[in-house]
Amino acid sequence: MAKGKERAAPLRDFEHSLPMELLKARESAMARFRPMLRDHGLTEQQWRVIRALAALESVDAGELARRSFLLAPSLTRILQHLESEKLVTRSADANDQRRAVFKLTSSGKQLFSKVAPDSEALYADIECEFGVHKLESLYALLAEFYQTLAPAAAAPEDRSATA
Amino acid sequence: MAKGKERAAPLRDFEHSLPMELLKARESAMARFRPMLRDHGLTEQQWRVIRALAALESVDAGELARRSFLLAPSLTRILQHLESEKLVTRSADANDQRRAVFKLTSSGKQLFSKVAPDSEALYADIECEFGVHKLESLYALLAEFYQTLAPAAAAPEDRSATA
DNA sequence: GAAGTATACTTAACATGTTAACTGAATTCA
DNA sequence: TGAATTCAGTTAACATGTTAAGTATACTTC
Repeated sequence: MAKGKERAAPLRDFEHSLPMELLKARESAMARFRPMLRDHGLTEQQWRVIRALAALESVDAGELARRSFLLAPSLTRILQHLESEKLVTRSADANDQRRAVFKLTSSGKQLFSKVAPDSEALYADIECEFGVHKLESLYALLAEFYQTLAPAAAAPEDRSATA
Repeated sequence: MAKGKERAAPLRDFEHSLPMELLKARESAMARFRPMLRDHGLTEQQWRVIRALAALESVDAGELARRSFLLAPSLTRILQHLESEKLVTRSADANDQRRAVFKLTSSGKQLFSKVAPDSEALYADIECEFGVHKLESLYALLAEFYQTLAPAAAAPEDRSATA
């Protein structure tokens, strides 16, 4: 709008890469969630873990990593932190001593139920400002995008139809 | 497609937040670029800086931060690293001693011209697999999204019409 | 049933993200 | 002009991202 003259199909003028556009979009959303989470003493990633735990009542680390989309080393550190805060408990899987099983403590559940409504409110704002319809289109395109790119170079997990 | 039964408008079942969907999309793309960049001895962020420098021939840190979408502390560290690798030179702005001005060295330019084609090739793959049309839709939606959300809680820079 | 392999994390090391405090140079204004 | 303020970058401290190596348990196979 400012410059008027945009090339017909720039798609990428070597400084607006797709990863960076995705990052900008993500950042514009996170700029709203971060202060709220910070008020609750949480980082974005810690909240992702708590949210996953709240939905499952007992999960091993691998499942947690998948659901919260965190790499194992990050998850290890985050769980250590959440344990030290008494928000999460760790126990060993009876059938497989390699697996660690995690649960939300009552403080953890309490924290979740305090943060969740704030999170919902911010989502509602976004839906309202951007429009539910466009938001759905965006969700759909994003899912299609990463499902398209996944087969060629995906995460080593969740590929079961490869053998 | 796999499960068949998807709710009509989930939009977010409390474990598929928009930031995470954006992250997944971004990650699916970066999973392709990262190995290539790694082969050239670069991280994604270092490449963003070099790309911005290659387009401008002489930039101060603030402009670099905006163009590469990096926070100042990250940029500081990255520039220190690139200087130590002799890929970038630093000099002081004559008119404003606060500003640092950066340029690509000849090695830096050389590296850029080696990486750029590899980057282009991967983009071409993505365009081909996902489809140019969908990719354009995605770009457009993303831009619309972050432009919509920006006014309410934007970066303190590049807002000039606020006064 | 012991060696070999795979699995589920954990550690380590380095790079970046995020926020806050800090330094020095320009600007404003009384 | 000199104190107060703003601005550009840097430093600091802690959390996470990324890759590689390590550890212990489970599984496989001969």
